[in-house]
Amino acid sequence: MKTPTAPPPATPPAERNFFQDVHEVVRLIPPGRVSTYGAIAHYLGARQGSRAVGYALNAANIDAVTLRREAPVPAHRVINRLGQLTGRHHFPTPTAMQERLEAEGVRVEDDTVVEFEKLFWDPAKELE
DNA sequence: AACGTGACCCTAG
DNA sequence: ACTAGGGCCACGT
Repeated sequence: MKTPTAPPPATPPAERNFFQDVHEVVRLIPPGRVSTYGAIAHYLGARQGSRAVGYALNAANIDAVTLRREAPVPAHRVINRLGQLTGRHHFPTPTAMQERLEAEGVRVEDDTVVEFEKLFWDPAKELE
């Protein structure tokens, strides 16, 4: 008995797919509203995982294009906490994000959502 | 397997 | 008030 016992609790407590969960929440964002990476991350229980949210959205966009999913993720409604369209460069065209937002009635000036705080859609408060 | 990168956010000095 | 640094999550090489 060299090793008396070594039961490694190799059991991931929560194996929920993070980026898929992100897609779910982002899809719930109604048109004309915007949310933030931090809010979504916080709602998912990982307020420090904001970066992963952006990564998930990037994957979502690629998925939507590659797999042509029926329910594409409206990534254009997700911005940073400052209301800036930080991810505009990752869209097909640099202005696609702004165009889509304006098409929904969201005014964008200088790559920043106007009255972003009023249009802010917090899943933790809307969905609760 | 380890390092580095990225559509971020928060805390400290 | 501003600047600097660290931290967490996931993925690619």
